[in-house]
Amino acid sequence: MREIKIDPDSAVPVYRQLVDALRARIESGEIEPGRRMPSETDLEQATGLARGTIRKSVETLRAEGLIITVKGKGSFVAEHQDDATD
Amino acid sequence: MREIKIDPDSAVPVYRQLVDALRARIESGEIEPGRRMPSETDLEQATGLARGTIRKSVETLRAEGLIITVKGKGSFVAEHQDDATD
DNA sequence: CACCATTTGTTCGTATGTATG
DNA sequence: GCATACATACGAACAAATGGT
Repeated sequence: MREIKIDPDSAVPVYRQLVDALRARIESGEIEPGRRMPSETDLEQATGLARGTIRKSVETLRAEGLIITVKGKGSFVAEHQDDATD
Repeated sequence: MREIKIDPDSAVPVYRQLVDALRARIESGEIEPGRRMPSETDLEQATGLARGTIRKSVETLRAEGLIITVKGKGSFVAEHQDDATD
C-alpha cells in the first residue's frame, strides 16, 4: 500500500481526510469499478490511523454508494450508475 | 491443552496475559526450541479467548523472535540466537 | 488422484472502554 | 453532551497451505 498522507492537526477530521483521499482514487479511475479497495489493514498501515477510524471512512464511502463491501472478502468499487442523470 | 488462566478483569489486557504465559513456557524450556506451540484452536480452548485475540498474542511472540510460524503447520519455538551477547 | 481434517492467513462486522476537544 | 479517535475484544466468513486417507 502506498502511503496516504493524513494531517492530524487539520481542522478536517482525519476520517474525512481519508474519505476524500479514497474518493479521489475512485473518481479518477485509479481504482477501477469492480476492483478491490485496499483492505482495512492496508489502510491502517498506509495512514497510521486506528481501525475504527478507517472503518468510519469506509462506511462513509459505502453510504455514498461508491463501494460495496463483502464480509471476508473486502470492499469493491461500485460498477454503477454514474450519478449523472444525463 | 492444559488450562491457561486469564483474568478478564485485570488491568493487563488479556492478549498480554497470554503473551506472558506463553513466553514463560518458552523461556523456562517447557516447550523446547524446534517444538511446536499449541495451535490457535488449542489456545482458544485453554484460555477461553477468541481466535483474534489468540492471534494477537502469537503475533507478539513472533515479533519478539521467540517463535516462527508456518502456514498450514503451526508455530515453532525459535532455535535462536539468545539475545545474551555473552 | 480426490477428499478431508487441521492449521494459519486475511478480511469485515460489532461492541465496549477510555480519552480529548 | 457530542464527535472524534484509539485500543481492546469477540464473532464470522473466506482463503490457502499442509498432511493423511
